[in-house]
This record gives sequence, C-alpha cells and structure tokens, in this order.
Amino acid sequence: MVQLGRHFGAGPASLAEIAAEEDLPRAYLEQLVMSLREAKLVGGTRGAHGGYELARSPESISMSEVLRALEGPIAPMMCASDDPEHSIGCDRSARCTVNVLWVRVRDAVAGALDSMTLADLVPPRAAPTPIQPSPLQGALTTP
Amino acid sequence: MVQLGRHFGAGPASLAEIAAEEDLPRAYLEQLVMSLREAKLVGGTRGAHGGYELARSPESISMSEVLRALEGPIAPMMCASDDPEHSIGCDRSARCTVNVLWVRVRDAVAGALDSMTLADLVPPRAAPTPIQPSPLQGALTTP
DNA sequence: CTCAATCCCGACGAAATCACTCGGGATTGA
DNA sequence: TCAATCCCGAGTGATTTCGTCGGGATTGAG
Repeated sequence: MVQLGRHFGAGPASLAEIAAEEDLPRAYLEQLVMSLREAKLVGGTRGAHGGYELARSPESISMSEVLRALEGPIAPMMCASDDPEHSIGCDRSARCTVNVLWVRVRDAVAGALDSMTLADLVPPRAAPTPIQPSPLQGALTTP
Repeated sequence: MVQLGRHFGAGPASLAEIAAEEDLPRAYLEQLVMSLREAKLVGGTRGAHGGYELARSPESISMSEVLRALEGPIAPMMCASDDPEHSIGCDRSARCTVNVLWVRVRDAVAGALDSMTLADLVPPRAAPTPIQPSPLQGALTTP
C-alpha cells in the first residue's frame, strides 16, 4: 500500500521487507497485493531479489483507484454502486426514494478519494511536488 | 424511517402498519425504532391505537442524525470516528499517514448527509417547502 | 547447474457484523 | 376486563473481513 509509495524509485521491495516495516502478516499482504496487481497498480518481479513496485508514479495514482482495487466498487449500498455490473437493484426500487441519498454519499466519497493521490500520503518530508490544495474541503465545511 | 416522515402530522403510526407498507418484518423494525427513540428522533405512544411519530418536523431532521442513530458514529475507520468516545487510536498511529485520508472521507460523508433532510426523501409530491439545492454536488462533480 | 529467495495461487478458518427472530412483559384505550 | 400496542433483552443464521497454510513457478547468485 502506502509503503510502496514511500519506496518508489528504489527498486522492487520484497513482501518480507514490507511485512517487517508494517508489522502485518506477510501471507495477508500477498493477498492484498494480488488485488493491486490485477488492477495494474503494482508490478511484481520474481526470483531472488524480486519484489513489488509501483507501476506508475505516486502522484498519478489516486486513492480512489487504490481503494477500488482493494475493496471493490465504491458503494454505500448495493443499489448505488459505481460499477453498473455489480449494482443489484433492490426489489423495492420503484418506491425507494432513498437511492438519491446513497448516490450523493457515494459521489462525495469518490470525490474525496479522487482528490488525494498516493503521493499525498507518503510521509511529509518525502513529498516531492506540491499538489494543488484539495478543492473539496472548502465546499464541505461551508455552512 | 422515511415512512414516518411521509406519515408526519397524521398521528402515530403503528409498527404493524409500517411493516405492511415496507414489507419488512415487524420485529426487526422494533429494533430499529428503538435506536431512533434513544436518539430522540421519534416518540412512541403506548396502548391500543398507539404507534410512533416523528419528534420534530421532517425538514428539521438531517439524514446525518438519522444515520448516526441507526448505525452509530460516522467513521470509515475506527481511527477516524465522529465521536471521540468511540474512536480507538490504532497502535501505529504515530507513523500512520493514512488517517488524514479517512478524516477527509468522513467529512465528505458527513457533509453529504448533513445536506439532506428527511423531507428531501419523502416522495416528491409531498415535499412541502422547496429546499435550497444542495451546495455540495457542484463541488463534487467539477473536474 | 543448483539452490535459495521470492512471487504466484487457491483453499481454508476464525471472528465480527448484519438482518432478523423469539418470547415475554408493561401500558393504555375501548 | 381485554386486546392492541409499545418496550426490551437474548438468540440465530448468513455473510464479510482478516488472516493462515501449503505448495508450486521463476529467477539471480554462487
């Protein structure tokens, strides 16, 4: 996850390393990285001295991509999913007025996630390019 | 939930009625309404011909209140909860740079929820006072 | 060539959560 | 008095989440 961002440009990082730094079980990490790989966000190189690496620069990877890769489509409820494939319309869709609410929430979340990149989350001192300050939070904190 | 909003001003509605209209199990509704009662959003009147009623007008009840009552504090992760009481700091809080992300998401959700009231969700024809069009969605859909 | 490090993959398991059920009071209008 | 209704706590079954296990397949180094 984020550790890979910190490690960017320094060659591949083995799961063993990451597991140590993050103290998470290595076997579990494997599983997570698999999802990231399927989403083409990281690439793995095999063999001794192998490991994982970001496929693109941290600045170009939005957190919405990461989260979608790890947790599936953004959907507060099944009837308001990002991905039309997975959205199963609930039986009472006709008289259900609540759907708009969920759609709003979903868009809010997606917006927040889109407004941050992996680079925003690597520890401060390493932040290379100043990012435009999120346009989002102004709108959200106004009364 | 929303049905109560629709029913506002027409005296108390029994769970049996609501269960019929919503076709949800009545016993389950009881449980939900309990939470709403604890949050002072609805009041119950007992005895024959009793039922539940909104405690305030639908326009004055924000969906964030409702959701907080039903699902607890708004918190995408435990380390970024609305309610300081329930927020349990994760062990790695020191080196955890991800927290800001969750806080942003939480605020986005809270904002979206605050921007809608129960009245916005009662079926269109019944909407009494025109609400100011949400200030939120403009900000969220801009590139 | 061989071997150890590492990724790749599928299946399994325990714990928490969700949606819902059961059974039995306590109150009140008719 | 009695039936309708709220009030309340405990219990259940399915699903999801977090994490484990074991065994290949690849590749660089010696």
